[in-house]
Amino acid sequence: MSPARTDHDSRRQDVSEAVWQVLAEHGFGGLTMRAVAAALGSSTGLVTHYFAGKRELIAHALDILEARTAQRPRRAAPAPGLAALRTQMLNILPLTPDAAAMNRIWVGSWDVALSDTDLFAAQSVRYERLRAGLRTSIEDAQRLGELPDGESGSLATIVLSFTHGLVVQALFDPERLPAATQTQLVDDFLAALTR
Amino acid sequence: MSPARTDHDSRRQDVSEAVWQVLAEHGFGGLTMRAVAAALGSSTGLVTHYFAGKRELIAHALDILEARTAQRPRRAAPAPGLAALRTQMLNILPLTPDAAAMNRIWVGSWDVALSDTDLFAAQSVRYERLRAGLRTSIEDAQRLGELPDGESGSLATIVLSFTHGLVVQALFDPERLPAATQTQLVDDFLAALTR
DNA sequence: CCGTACATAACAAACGTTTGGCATGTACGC
DNA sequence: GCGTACATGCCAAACGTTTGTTATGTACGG
Repeated sequence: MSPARTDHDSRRQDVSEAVWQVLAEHGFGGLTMRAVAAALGSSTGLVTHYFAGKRELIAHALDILEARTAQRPRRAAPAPGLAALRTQMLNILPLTPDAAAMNRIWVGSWDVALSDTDLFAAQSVRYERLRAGLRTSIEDAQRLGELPDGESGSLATIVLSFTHGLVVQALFDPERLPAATQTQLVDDFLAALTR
Repeated sequence: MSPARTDHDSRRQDVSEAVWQVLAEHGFGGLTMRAVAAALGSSTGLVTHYFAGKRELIAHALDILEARTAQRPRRAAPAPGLAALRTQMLNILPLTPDAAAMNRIWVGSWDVALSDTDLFAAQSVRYERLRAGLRTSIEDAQRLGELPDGESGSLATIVLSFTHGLVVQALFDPERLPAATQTQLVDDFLAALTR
């Protein structure tokens, strides 16, 4: 039980970073052990030392994805309810280059997730969690009279649908949908819901 | 230029079918020459005989995607305006197994499209076309007083965002979002827009 | 014959994974 | 305090497999 001479978690984080870098540049189709090792400037042995195999590597990549989504430099919710919901939506959208990279990876993960049972289940759970977060704000807003009553679950699905769909469009047409335009569309969308 | 003993175009179509089958089952990450040959029950030699390489194969796969999207069994628009818009949205959603397979492939293509300049451009154009179609119905609806006035382009983006986001959620949680529920969500969404 | 249609099979490259080994640290009986 | 024991970090190399591609061979209609 001797402690490591190097910080295991820290090194593992470095590998994560390399994985992130490869994904941002070449997508899941270009994610290979060797590419990660090259991005890290190390051998493939190092990579397998921290992640048993490619499967674990991919799973971990999706974990990072979720963690970064949750821990991103987000604007604080100015107030509970509708304002918080708006903030949550803006926190998902590719409004900055970093956020764009993250979303690019997220969208790319769908191909592999749809073909792998385990990843598929994990992805479903992630969506569930996302929806639950939105739902809380929606119910707050309904209680405050900012949103009309109605099944909050359905509304959460609608809001998440709109947001994710906007993510995809923004990724494929960044010039037509810069940050300001995305924000405007969110406000238009929310205005339609409140009417 | 002697006529073949077998119909060239017909055989090529068979290969296309095999490509489709592989994509539906294993996604773009699982699209290989050998997988296509296996699905076709032939050798890889046959595949390369009709498609020079993997690149051509992928490009052709996206062509099929677009062709099938255009020629899919769609409901006729019951009336111009809002009803037509609703129909267009329903025609995109994975309401049937075939439509689900198509959307699954489409979503899967985004990973490769985001990493390839040519495919990226092609995808952008496709979105533009989709939006233009929605926009026509939206402007009709506005003229008929079924939708409030406003920039039809923005509205088209919002509608397409919602629709595509719903596609993704439905693919990852088909039990929670069966055809009837998807339709209901579309109606809820449209009701919010008309209010 | 000749060109098309395809199978067979080889090929190098790239892949994920495993292994052997060397270094370097801690742990502990002495 | 010191030497043995053992765990960890990591590399280099090799493994067997799968990949895309290409070469060669056979069958056959025109």
